[in-house]
Amino acid sequence: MSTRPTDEGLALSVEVVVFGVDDSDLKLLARRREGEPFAGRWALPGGLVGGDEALEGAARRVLAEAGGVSPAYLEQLYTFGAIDRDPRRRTVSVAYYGLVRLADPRAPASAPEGGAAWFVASAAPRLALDHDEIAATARRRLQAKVRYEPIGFELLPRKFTLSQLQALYEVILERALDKRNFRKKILAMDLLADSGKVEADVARRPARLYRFDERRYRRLCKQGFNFEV
Amino acid sequence: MSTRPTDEGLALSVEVVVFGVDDSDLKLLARRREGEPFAGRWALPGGLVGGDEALEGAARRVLAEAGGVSPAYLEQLYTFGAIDRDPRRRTVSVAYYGLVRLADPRAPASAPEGGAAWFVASAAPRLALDHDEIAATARRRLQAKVRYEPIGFELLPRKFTLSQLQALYEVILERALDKRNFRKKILAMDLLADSGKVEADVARRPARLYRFDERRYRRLCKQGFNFEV
DNA sequence: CCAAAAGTGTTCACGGTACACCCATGC
DNA sequence: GCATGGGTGTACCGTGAACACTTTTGG
Repeated sequence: MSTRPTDEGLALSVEVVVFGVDDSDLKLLARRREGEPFAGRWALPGGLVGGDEALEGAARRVLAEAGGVSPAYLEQLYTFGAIDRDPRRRTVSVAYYGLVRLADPRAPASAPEGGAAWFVASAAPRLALDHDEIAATARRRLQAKVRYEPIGFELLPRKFTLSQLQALYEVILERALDKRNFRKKILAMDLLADSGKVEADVARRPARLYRFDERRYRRLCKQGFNFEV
Repeated sequence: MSTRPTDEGLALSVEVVVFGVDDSDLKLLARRREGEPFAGRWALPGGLVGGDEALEGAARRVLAEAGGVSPAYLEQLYTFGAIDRDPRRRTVSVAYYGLVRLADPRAPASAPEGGAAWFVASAAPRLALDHDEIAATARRRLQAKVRYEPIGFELLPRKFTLSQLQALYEVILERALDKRNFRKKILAMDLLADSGKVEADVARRPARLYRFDERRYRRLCKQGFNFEV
């Protein structure tokens, strides 16, 4: 059936789509390619998988190399294996997507090193190879998953306001949400713990800061609770 | 970072979980392993990916080899790459899952050739390597996906009764559904075309036979319709 | 006429949605 | 005192869930 066996010239790599939210924009991380083909073009962080390296480990490694990024959430996305997706050599790529907190205590990683940069997701440059397709797949997945798993919190600071949370969902889902209904729904889930604190340094009434209570979430899940926004 | 490069000893394979529904049971296809390790043990159909072979193509090929199965639906599931999942050699497996129509015109493929056999999913033998984990992942995916995509129809004959459809969902979702509510909901979606025919050779009132109208489904999708059961 | 499954409506509870104003704060 | 977003409640509607009997057919 197959003429070439697996090993002859087949390479296995990982590519990672990292998202961050910058209060009003969904951003993604890209870096300039060093090697051929397409050296100098923007592409997703990625690289070959070591023979004794776990897949997710490889994903974390390439992120550490690309801008010192350490995602709060990381999940396997899809495996891209079209025969001619890399012109040089048959390459199968296991893609991951990850979420990072961009806005934490006034942005330490907002200027990543190593030739990497954040782009507004809807205005990013064209990426090399099939990386635009990978990024689009990741975006669809994020959009779907954020609605039924509480992963959105991984994009916010540990303490956040309900308005930040709403803005996050609006950015990801690409539609406006009703403020009262949103707050009612989120608070009714009983997943947020009031931190007792409020925003500082704002020229208006400061908002309450909440934390996502993961223990409570897990407990509710065991009782059949389903997150949904 | 990684010590061994990709090629040294890293193998890429596909494994396929094939489901069928036999009126009252969810079944899955397994075959006896020929090669070491675990020769003779039950395992999922699978095999190495050829250097010039598409991933999905490889999945279809191994199914053709394992019992001449040709799935009506086939989708990539997940990529399993734990370092020691195969004791002989580092192997990364791209898993697919597929759906076949078992009950078509009195079962042509119900006795698959090539050392393969159908097992009731909940009573299957232990599978070699991490194939039980792969099968469980596929089952969860099927259970989730069948609720928001009309893929269940790929498990039924082209023409089917509403009772067959309901039994299908009951088997996959592992819970009973209310007959009137089920029929109301399905028919309200306006996705089924009445074939004008009825069951034959049944010792009771024969039921209407419906077809899934895929054209109509696609049209509705463009208008924002979301399938859901 | 009996067995077996097909087919059919109504009621109720709940959750989603639409919608507008006062409040607290910093400047 | 003004600008800015924070914070709050109610009414309506549509969908999901519960629930039982008559009809049609073959044997």
